[in-house]
Amino acid sequence: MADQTRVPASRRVTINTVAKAAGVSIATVSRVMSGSSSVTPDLAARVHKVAEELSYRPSTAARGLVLGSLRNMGVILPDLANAYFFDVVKQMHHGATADGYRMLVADYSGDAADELATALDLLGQVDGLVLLSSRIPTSGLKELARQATPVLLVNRVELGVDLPMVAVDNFTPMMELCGHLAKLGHRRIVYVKGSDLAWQNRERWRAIEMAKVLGIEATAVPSDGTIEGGYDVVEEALTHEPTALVCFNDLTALGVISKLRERGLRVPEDISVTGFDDIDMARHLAPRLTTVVSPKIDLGDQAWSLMRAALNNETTTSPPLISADVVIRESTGPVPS
Amino acid sequence: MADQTRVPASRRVTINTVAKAAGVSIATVSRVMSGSSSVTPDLAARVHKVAEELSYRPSTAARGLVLGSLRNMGVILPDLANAYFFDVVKQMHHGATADGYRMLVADYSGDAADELATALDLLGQVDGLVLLSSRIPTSGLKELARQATPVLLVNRVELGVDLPMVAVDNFTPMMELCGHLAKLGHRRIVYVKGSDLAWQNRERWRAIEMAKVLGIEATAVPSDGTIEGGYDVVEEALTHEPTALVCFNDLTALGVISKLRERGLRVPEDISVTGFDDIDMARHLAPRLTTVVSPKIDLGDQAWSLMRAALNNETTTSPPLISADVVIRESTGPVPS
DNA sequence: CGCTACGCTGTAAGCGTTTCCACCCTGTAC
DNA sequence: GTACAGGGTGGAAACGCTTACAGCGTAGCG
Repeated sequence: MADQTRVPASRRVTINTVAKAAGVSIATVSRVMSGSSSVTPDLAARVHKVAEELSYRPSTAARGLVLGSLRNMGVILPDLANAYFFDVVKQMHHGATADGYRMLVADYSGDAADELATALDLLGQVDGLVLLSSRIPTSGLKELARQATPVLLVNRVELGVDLPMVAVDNFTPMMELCGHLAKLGHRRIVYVKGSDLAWQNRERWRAIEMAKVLGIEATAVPSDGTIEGGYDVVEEALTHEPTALVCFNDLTALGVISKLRERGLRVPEDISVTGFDDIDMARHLAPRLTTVVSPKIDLGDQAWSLMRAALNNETTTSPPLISADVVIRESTGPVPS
Repeated sequence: MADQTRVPASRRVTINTVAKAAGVSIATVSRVMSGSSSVTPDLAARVHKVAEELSYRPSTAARGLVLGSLRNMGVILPDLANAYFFDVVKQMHHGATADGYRMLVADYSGDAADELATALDLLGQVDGLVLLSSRIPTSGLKELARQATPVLLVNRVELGVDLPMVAVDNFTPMMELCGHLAKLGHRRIVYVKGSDLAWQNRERWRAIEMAKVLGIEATAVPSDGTIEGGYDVVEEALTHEPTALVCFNDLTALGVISKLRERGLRVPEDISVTGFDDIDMARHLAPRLTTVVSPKIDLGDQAWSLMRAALNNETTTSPPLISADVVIRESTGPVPS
């Protein structure tokens, strides 16, 4: 473990150092640095110059202490490698920046158990926390709800937890996707799952099960929402002899298609594959992916609106689910005769 | 802008609240919370219980103030959407976590001008800063070098700047890639560039220009290292009638191939395409990408070693470049006759 | 010319923690 | 029974900053 020594007092350039060097009081330096209050122009210039020379940088800790806020927003998500998350984060980032908030992103890929710990830890130094596709158990969520710091749930709906939340509708479009498949004649499909802890995975699976009314028989095989995860599960999936593979997300679909090709199976001539999310690459893959375009921009915007409201202690009515659309491209086709 | 009100003193649960509620001094509470010093077991238990009930959470700001450190590491990178960056960050994350550091990731995608500002801003609340593929001008780097906080440059080599740095060799493998292309008979290629501000782009281009000795004539067309960027520049690239398109990175290659397919051109039968980085998806695309496997694990490990050394004020000898290897897959082939 | 008023600067009081130091209390040894 | 040692606890200073408040000087007006 790295040595945790205090910064030697002699080294650190504080507001005092600057004040002394400039021959003014620390109050003046503070005023100059914040730029707000009235200070005689040439005095301000002198202070600025000295601060510059000393490369003075106000201590965020001290400033945060007295201000009661660091103007930081925390974002926690399962997997930064998934461009989908990143896109909604980026959109939130716009809003946050406009409102003067910095955004700190933490990812707990690999260990879902770390998520709550990470959240609690981060909670100490942020004004608000955004949980994307959180996998924290309900009890943990309740603990989070008790904290003074606002916590926003994105892409997870949890009844009975008093937290603002916003999510994309997963059920309806997945139902539509199944309808599309049914129309093409598919009757036996395999769902390549995401994490069981993820609300989105549960919703998508719920829709697929419901597709029984369309005459579709579905089996689920476990995976993890990554490219490799998709690649690795194909053998098992094929044992169920499906005519279509419905994947948890686009990344998984990519891995699945890769393995299928390796096995000499053509998509969609021999077997159909669908994704979910419509990340950038989806439309550029070969074959171009039939998937669900989950509105990242909208989601990001609404998420930030909710967060801002929470920061201002406004009560918000949880909005309805944001709707998503199926986009049919090349990876799905009629059942081979 | 969200209202910046101070947290009402009445609401915040501080160490004082706990001390009063437990009927002890704040010193005792502090000792109990940090768990280190000796406190009578049942007193400690009582304090813990009270703290729990009040859901007391020590102020990071206050703690950071007195400790002189928040044990935060800052990471700044150009584009989180690029899995390559993410992979090396993840690796560093392991090291950082093991050493008790939290990692805060900031991305300045879209506006390179923001990078220095972001860096300076972040500098205030971290114990160290890692710049990935930084595009900050040399002068900005020098400013960073003057700060007390250690700053590490990853994947950028800048002579004359007194900053620790570590990078993957871009020149040699790009040269090899050109050799591979030359052997296949390619003589006229187009380089689809990354940002001119990026050291890696300059290195790669330097290698390609040098490939003249192999009989390769190269032209460069501007792009931005994204999928869309690759897609959009294909028309222009084709005006130079190349037999191969060498792309700045895998993402760009994906976009390029997508557009090529749209134009009815087959890869590699009609035209060859190469990538760089070997991100996860590269080996799963159709066609599987010929690219350079840039050692993310090694890079991440070495980066953290250097950072730890810097945190401990150890002097380090900058290691040589980390070598990378060409991996030949399906996207390159002989020149069509 | 004197008084008022206003604008600029400095003093000092916190913000919530950690930790040094002093203190008290108990138990032990003489 | 008294003195001493030592562990456990509380008091208080310090970390660097912001800001209310006070104080000073100057300019304008009567």
